Amino acid sequence: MRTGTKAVSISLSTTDIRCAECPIRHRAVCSNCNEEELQQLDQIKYYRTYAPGQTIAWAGDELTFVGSVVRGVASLSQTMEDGRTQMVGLLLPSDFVGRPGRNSLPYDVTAVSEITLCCFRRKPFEKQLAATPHISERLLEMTLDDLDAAREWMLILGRKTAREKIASLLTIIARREKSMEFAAQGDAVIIDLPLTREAMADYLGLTLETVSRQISALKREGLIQLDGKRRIIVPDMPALMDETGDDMDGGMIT
Amino acid sequence: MRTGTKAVSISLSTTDIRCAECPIRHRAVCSNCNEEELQQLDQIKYYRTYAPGQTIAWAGDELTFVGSVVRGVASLSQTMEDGRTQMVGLLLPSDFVGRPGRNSLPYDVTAVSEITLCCFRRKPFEKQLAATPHISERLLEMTLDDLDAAREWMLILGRKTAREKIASLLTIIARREKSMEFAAQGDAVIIDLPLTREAMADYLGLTLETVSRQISALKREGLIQLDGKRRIIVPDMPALMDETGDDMDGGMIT
DNA sequence: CGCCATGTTGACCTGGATCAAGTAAGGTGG
DNA sequence: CCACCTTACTTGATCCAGGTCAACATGGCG
Repeated sequence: MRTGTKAVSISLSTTDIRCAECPIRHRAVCSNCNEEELQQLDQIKYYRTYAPGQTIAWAGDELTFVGSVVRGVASLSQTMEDGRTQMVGLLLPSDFVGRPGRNSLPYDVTAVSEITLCCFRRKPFEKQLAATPHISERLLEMTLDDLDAAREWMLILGRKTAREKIASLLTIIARREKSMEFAAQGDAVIIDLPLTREAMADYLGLTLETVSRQISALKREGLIQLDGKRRIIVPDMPALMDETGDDMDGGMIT
Repeated sequence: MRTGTKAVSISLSTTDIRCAECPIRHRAVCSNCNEEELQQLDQIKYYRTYAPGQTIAWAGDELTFVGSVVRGVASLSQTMEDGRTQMVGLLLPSDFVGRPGRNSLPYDVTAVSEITLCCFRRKPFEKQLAATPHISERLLEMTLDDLDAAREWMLILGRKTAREKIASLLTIIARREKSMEFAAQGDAVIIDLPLTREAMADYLGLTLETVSRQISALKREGLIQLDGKRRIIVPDMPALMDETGDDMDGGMIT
């Protein structure tokens, strides 16, 4: 299954960005850091950019850095010998990549779109982590959020129908892209899907044909409109959310 | 769906256990603590015991404590309005319950067997957490492990066949129960299943009938033997692991 | 003993997988 | 500017793993 990605291993060292001007400054693992702590991180950070489809790290291989997604989308996925693959994480800007304390990951990390990471060599980062509660507290919080997201995803994988899965995915992407601004009900929401049909299938535990058919069905019923292949317009977000199978009330996060 | 559990709300204050004699002392969230730190925890800890089937916390309801499983098994699960439920966590001794920084959980916590928790009221625990890197480091490590486990589980839910799911579950339980002592190949492994067929189905995203049929099939083929309903004997663990669909090589954790 | 919870097994059905043709939109080179 | 690929996507026909519905077995336990 390790095929297809013939892209040359680009890793452009992007023009350095000063932390203060960083677009993910307020959400990433460094978001609680003060000026002094940021300067320390600044000294060990560097940027890497990957082309779409390029592999950032193979499962089990050594990963010498950890870091944050600055721009673009990446996926974490697991593949069985016979090629069945399941996406287990979708990394959007500000998400953290890598595991302090381990020098490898048990899943493949792949660039979905062109992506830029703010990287730290693992050892120096671990040292900084141990010395800076602002970082470790934030990392714990982010990891707990990832765990909650993984568990919501488990319900989708284990118990939802194909249609509910698609509606759930669109809802999740919309929520993350728009940071939950669709409180303005009645307004159409535009989702720029960062995923191919195949990637959506790997996310949802479906085949790409089923994804395509369900999207067609939602379109036929007027719940969504397509603008090109990848842009989806949701005229009535609550109506789409009704199709996810979730109850809209319980589980208030306080 | 919130039916069935008519058990009276038992919460026996167990005879206090001194931390030094605690059976989960070396694996729980407190495992890195020194004597002094343990004494501080000792002052805010208390024990609670729940009967099998009893609900420890409902999704979305306030949960005033966090804690460790000392003895017994509990589950985390999510239920849809129409009753479909998916287990999203299985808590065995030493596992941590609850989420610092939030006063509710987005899933139900239910005692599977009789279970004893070592509880801390949330606020004092958070204070201790902030003051004690030994605790927060361990909690981060445990949360990262939970996240890896959740992601392995996602592959099971999304891509594995019913037979592979059952084999995976048995392998996971065996691994956790026996703490990986089955290196002694050729020896039979005895698994005392803490789960009913229905709970196994909720774990694996199957129906209980399918679970029952697959277990019968594995028995018929000699891969497992049953001793009563809940005790499973695996004469040849590697043979069972072959049925999980996992490759036995890659993903070495280093 | 009879009850109720748990588990097994059978017969049938169906949602989504599989297999197989298409279509549509870039991209490239002549 | 067009002919030709290639990659992404759509749609149809058929199949089958696992769900559903239903009957029955087993085994604690009052």
